[in-house]
Amino acid sequence: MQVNNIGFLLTDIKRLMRREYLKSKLPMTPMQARALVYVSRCEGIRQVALAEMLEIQPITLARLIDQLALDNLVERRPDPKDRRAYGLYLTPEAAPSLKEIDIEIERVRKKALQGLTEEQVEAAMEALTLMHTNLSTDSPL
Amino acid sequence: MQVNNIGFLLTDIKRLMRREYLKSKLPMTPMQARALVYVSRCEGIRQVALAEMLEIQPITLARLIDQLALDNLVERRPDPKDRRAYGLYLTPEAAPSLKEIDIEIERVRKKALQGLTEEQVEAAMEALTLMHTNLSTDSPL
DNA sequence: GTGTATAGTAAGCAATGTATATAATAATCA
DNA sequence: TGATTATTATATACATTGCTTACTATACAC
Repeated sequence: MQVNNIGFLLTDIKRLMRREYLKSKLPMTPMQARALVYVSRCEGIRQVALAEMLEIQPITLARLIDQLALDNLVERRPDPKDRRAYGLYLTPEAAPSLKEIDIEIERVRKKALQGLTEEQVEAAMEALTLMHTNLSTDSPL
Repeated sequence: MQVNNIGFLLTDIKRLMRREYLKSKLPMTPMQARALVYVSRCEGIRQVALAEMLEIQPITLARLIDQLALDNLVERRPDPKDRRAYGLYLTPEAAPSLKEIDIEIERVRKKALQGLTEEQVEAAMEALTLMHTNLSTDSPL
């Protein structure tokens, strides 16, 4: 029941990073920005696949894509081989937004990691990646 | 613009830990549980002070306390020296809940940290604590 | 062909957080 | 003292992220 709990710490950092991001006044929310980044890395991906990558429900992703489509940053193109499915593609307008997001992510990252050595960052990433894996698997415990 | 971003990773882990916690079917939400734990560690604390510890707005905390008070786990006692303020205290009924929360936190922690060495956990805690400090201070950058 | 699985969406809701405003009280200072 | 300012808690209204459940349309498998 210590207050210096790793879950509490993670929760706080996540909130603080979001707060920091919001100072940027970028028009897209953090998760929208993230979805946009992922689309740019996997153009043509289907919504189910992207939802799985982000580990959120398809409907949750659908809403993010709705917004990005409304803002004319992402386009749903019908899949020629499966009439149920869409491929997600960037619009030409997406490029500047992606650049701004990139800069903003880097700014927040720098602020968060100020004063940490490269080794410390590496160690943290390694530990966090393991935690992610542990929590993703549906083992008991 | 890498997808293996520390912010993304933190976001995911936090979501996965929440999901894991929710499997417990404990009647209080994660933040309610956390607030209860903090009250147990600082009985008599005022709401502003607790909100500051949790780094959330006073109104956000007020709602958490409302719920805990409704569930008869926390009591607002008028501060004898300041008629605007309340001290937060556990009710007698809180003890069993705290025990359950403790067990649940430990379960999630174990699942998340499975396979990590003590050194890895230490390193992660150290890095995360530094990040927390960096993000809490209102420096520019 | 019939039954089952999959892709996407709709509706409705919950948790967490915010900004802004207000009431009551306390503290400061002229 | 009395006026101004600050602090404590709360009300209202809202946004974001996430969920469950249910539905339509299409694909696949037997």
